[in-house]
Amino acid sequence: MSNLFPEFTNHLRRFIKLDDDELKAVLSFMRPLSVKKKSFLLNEGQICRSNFFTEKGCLRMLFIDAKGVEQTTQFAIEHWWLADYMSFTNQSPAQFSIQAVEHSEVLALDYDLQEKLLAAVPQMEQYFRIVFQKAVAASQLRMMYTNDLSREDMYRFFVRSFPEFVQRIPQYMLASYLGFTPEYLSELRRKIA
Amino acid sequence: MSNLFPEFTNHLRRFIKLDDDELKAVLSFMRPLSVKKKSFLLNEGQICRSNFFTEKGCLRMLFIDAKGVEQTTQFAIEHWWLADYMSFTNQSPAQFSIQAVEHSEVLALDYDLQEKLLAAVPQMEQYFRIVFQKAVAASQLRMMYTNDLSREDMYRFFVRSFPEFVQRIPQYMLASYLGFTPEYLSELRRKIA
DNA sequence: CGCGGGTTTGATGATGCTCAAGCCCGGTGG
DNA sequence: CCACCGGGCTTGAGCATCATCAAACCCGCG
Repeated sequence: MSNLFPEFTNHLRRFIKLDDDELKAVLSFMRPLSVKKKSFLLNEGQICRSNFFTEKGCLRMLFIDAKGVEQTTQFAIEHWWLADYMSFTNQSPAQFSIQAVEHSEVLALDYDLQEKLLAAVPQMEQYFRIVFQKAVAASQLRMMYTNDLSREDMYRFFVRSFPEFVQRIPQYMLASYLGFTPEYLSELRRKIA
Repeated sequence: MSNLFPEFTNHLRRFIKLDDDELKAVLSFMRPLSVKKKSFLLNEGQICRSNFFTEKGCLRMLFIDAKGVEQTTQFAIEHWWLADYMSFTNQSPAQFSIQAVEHSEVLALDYDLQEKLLAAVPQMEQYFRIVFQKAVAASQLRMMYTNDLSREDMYRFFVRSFPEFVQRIPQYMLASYLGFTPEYLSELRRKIA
């Protein structure tokens, strides 16, 4: 059981206590997906029907800005959850798309199964409370960094914080995540090297 | 009971079912505070010991940037929760301060009481899960707006979205919340009027 | 009445964007 | 196996946006 989806199982057990039956029950609600590089799990305009857990690989959330340019707002690597939570919560059309950055193994928790899961295994209410609380904490910090640091310092900071991850993604995704153009990122790289 | 803290009571009942005894139990964990304009509920460097619910008035979260300038990252008006969630979750020193923008009535839920509350009234686990899920949804949207809109459009958008709220706060707070200088905000106002 | 925090004004200049062109490299089809 | 194609990265010139700094002003509060 525990080696079926090791990242997810570990993540669960990091935050809540579950016996083997409960774990088995939880996993029975999760829908495993193999998604290949560049394929989409959600398209803008659709309803976000699932909350996605990245077991392996990397997802990103993006939208098309007023000028028609892709803007990446989040990445989800191993053991992160990702969804357009406005769309997911209200089952309304999504403003974002979700795409696999690389080949990924994902666990999808569908909206209409979530309430059954929460009823079947009440600890999951606590699990998600903790997951979301941490997500809010992270977004508060991110907000601080984006206000405090210049574009150049943002880049330096990101590279120092996630040196291995920078290798995994194309520059244009990182540029839009950090809030600037690929041209400017290219200029920064030259300047720094 | 229900008219003691009407905003909080309504908010609870909007998301979970509680009978009168449970409501009473919940309220017994909340510490009411009357805070006057400009006083601080949390100072950078301290540990954030409480999660704050705004019953009446307005709080803001802020930090001092590298140049020594105050930057506002969030407001919490009636029926919003606010805390430095990194500090609160880990009981580690806060990066942010929290200040009353105007005279406010606040309910504080202390860190060490929260677990007792969650044990006493398990529905509260669900309540906070929903509250945090909505907070994540809001921050995803905010991220989209800040990437998509120019500073000028940000300002227009904010004023159109919260016309009454703009009246309640000084310009310099709004400027830093929107990510620009008071001087530039002043210029924008003149230009638009 | 005077003080001081907050807002306005304007000049100057840096940061980072736009646009256009060229280049590099990996994948695909002939 | 090679040639080509195209996506992504680089380069550079010109420019817009918005910050900085300094000064004056306004007005609410003590």
